[in-house]
Amino acid sequence: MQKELTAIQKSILDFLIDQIKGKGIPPTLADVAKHFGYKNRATVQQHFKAIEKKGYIKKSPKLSRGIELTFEDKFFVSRPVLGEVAAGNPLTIYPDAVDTVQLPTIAKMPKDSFLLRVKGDSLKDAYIFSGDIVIVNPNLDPKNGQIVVAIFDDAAVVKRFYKKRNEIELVSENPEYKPIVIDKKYSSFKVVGIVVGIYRSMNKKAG
Amino acid sequence: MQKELTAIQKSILDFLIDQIKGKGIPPTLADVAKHFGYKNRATVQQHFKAIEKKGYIKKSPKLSRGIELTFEDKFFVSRPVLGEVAAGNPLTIYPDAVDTVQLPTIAKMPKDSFLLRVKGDSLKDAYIFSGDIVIVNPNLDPKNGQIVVAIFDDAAVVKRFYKKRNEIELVSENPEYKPIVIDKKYSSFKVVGIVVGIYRSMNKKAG
DNA sequence: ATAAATACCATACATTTGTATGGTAAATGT
DNA sequence: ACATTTACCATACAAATGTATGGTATTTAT
Repeated sequence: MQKELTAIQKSILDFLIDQIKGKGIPPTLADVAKHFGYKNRATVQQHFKAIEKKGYIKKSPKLSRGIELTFEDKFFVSRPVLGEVAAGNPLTIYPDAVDTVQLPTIAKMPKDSFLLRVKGDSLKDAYIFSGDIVIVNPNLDPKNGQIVVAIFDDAAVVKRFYKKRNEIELVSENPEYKPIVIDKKYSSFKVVGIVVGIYRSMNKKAG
Repeated sequence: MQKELTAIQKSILDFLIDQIKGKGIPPTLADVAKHFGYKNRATVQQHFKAIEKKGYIKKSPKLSRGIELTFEDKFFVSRPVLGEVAAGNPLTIYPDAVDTVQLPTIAKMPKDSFLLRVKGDSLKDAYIFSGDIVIVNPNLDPKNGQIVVAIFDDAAVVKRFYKKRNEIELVSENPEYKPIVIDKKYSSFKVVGIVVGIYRSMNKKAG
């Protein structure tokens, strides 16, 4: 369907994505020209035309910054989903798997919150299912019973958090999965954040 | 910290949020003026100045559409919940907004959609539970198997929709509730909209 | 009672912005 | 080999845009 972009067109599209996702507003022709060192807006103008022709963006004529990403709608829109996280067995977070958009690692993200897509069904009884998007706030201290995202050994899980004397227990609601017990001294373990909400799109399942 | 906005300033800020979150790009002065019926961009200009002074937005001088929201984490938008709707037995929709929720912006609520809070557990098997917020789009035609909000006799339900010869069947996933069968000629029945997504806050339950 | 803030209007102006047109050179396709 | 696409340049222009300034009337503080 969609033709391949040339390397330069790709880099311009990447810049567009970066600006729209990161800065919040699309750049002007002049912005792009400046960024790539073009002495002329017309150059950018023609690149836009080419990229639009290949179906990657949509321009609103005469409208300043009137650039929309067309492929974006297939995914979850305004914010990038950082990766997938297991509710059952641990699963590696792979940043680029979920969204075509850049690769923000957790470290790079804004302090506020980020999104992860849940895989696995160990939280079935907490009403969180595979495919759901969980909204994670990394700036809250976990309390017993809360659902948290935790990383250990470069894998991530979503489970209920219980702090005990010398250890931390991560419990699934699903009895098929046994609790994970972590000694407090175990250094490669870290609570990434607390799940503050979930979102589920109904688009795909219906039918 | 932040001074109170006047009613008009608030409505302008709401419009800004709506545009930025919904359309993706901030409006121009002219856009705002047009929307509010102002004959002049300068009016908007002064409102922006006032809103910025109170700390709710940040403007980039000389930059078209150079408006940033300074307050919230960008993941949530405040949206009114129009009422409660039964997933089990019918329940009245309240005319006024009963509540507001912080909706995650990934939900990308179309302008024409609205929110309802679900009561009852007849959709348990569709993973929709009492207390969940459903996002309803009234401008889509229901297809068989989709979850819809329907009104009949001034009450509303959330159920799966099946169209048959001369009747429409509204089915719960929960076998405790029997399907509702409506004759097509029955006039006081209407499909309000299609459930396009659900959102659930985890704040209350955790502890 | 007086000052300040609010909520509009109008006009004017320099920039910014998108667009159109024409040109050159290299790479690519057929 | 010839046409097309790609990748830049330059100039020109109308419309969009942000900003500045000045004015009027109402509401809200002090």
